[in-house]
Amino acid sequence: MAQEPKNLTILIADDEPDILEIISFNLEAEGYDILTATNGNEAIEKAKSHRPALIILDVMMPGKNGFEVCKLLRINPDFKDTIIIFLTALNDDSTEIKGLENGGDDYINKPISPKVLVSRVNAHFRRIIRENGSVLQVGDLVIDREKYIVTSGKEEIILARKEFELLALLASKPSKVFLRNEILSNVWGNEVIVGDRTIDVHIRKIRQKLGDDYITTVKGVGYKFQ
Amino acid sequence: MAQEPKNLTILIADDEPDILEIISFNLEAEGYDILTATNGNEAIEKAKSHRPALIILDVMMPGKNGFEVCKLLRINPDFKDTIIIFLTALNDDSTEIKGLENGGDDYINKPISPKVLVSRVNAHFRRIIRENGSVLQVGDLVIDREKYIVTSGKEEIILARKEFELLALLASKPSKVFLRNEILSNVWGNEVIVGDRTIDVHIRKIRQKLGDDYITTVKGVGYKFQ
DNA sequence: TTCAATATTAAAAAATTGTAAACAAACATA
DNA sequence: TATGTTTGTTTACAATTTTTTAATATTGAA
Repeated sequence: MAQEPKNLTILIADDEPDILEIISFNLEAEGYDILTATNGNEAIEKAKSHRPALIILDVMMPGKNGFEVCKLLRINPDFKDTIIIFLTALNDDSTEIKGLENGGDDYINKPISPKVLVSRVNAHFRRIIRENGSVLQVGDLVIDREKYIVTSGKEEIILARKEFELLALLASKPSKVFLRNEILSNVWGNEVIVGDRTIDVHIRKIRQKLGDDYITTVKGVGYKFQ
Repeated sequence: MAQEPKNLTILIADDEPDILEIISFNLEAEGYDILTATNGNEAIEKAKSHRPALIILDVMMPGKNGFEVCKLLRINPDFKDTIIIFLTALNDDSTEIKGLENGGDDYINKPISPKVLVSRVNAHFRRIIRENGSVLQVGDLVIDREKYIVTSGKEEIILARKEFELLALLASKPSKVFLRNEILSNVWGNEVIVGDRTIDVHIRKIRQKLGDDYITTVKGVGYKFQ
């Protein structure tokens, strides 16, 4: 059971300390980083400040209930990739349906087996890994994010770290236009401040190595791959 | 309950004809296209030939069981985005865990309320739409905000940023008349001050590229789409 | 018909990106 | 440690595209 750290954060919101503890314990043992909240407003706050990958929400909580928390978070596009699981003792179909219709990704009834909960959480993350596998293949380009290698046909192309990360970001969603802001926060991080032309220069270096056809400029907006 | 077609195909595999029928009926009423199979091998065949977006698998079936079907499909990267839901009367935790660990995205116990099943299926698709951003489709025009692409039929139309945003605004509520003020505050923002003719010029450029039929002038009021 | 509102056009202005070169920092090697 | 090499960033300017303005023509509702 002692697991390697996964570097994935889960926020658990429930007003019953016992539940909070048992779930925390089990998910921690699985290698997740855990945050907790005991009411709706605290959950929203911690969600915004820590950006967890998954949130487990009790439906009945003081202040804002789980459904309200979910709705408020879903309005913000920053949480569009966040998995939200409802957890509740309200064991009837119409509540479950309401939860799923309010933007929940899963709904689990109490009392719950910790093993099943862990298993469901794992399944959600497995899906994400499955969908964005570490090897990206677009046309004759193969981008291996684990090995940091890009090959075109049989030829291996050497990219420096920033070049690679920039390419990998753009290639992670082909055709999607990445705004300069998005590129900066993903490749450089939110604290780092770099000059205006830095992105352009890196784009140019990638184009020099791969050819001009892969990355398209959308003037005034950003760059896209393919 | 009578729904518009969603152009999403669901494959249902179960050896009990009654179950097959009740699930098919409910999902069809929701607007999904339904395929059925009564054993594991048939399920694999139909999955490969029709590429459904979601597969509901009974665990206990003649020939290959649901877990085996799932494992075989998951080997093939073509099915990495396919949602697989297990459905079974084997109502114990260890089977559920096994199902999720074998590549299932969800696990539902029989007997099941058709409404809950439909709701879970919808939730999976809603998540995909949420993550991939949705496209605006009006007549033969497709406006993809994320990709910054407008297509008319098969032809891609290149629009500059302001043109794109203006069109996207008008198309977001077809036949609503947008006042010049509304257009200014949405596309230009409230601080920016631009001359009176700026909007007209942009409208004209869009008309040049799309044709005169999409945007109508309502003299003295504003512009509307379609 | 009148006349303010809109269309159209061309040209100016502004914004954005491309590029080369210089520099600094990190890394590798002898 | 000294030296050379690679990587990352900045700067300055050119090239390009987008956006706005301004000037004139046309439209359509009162």
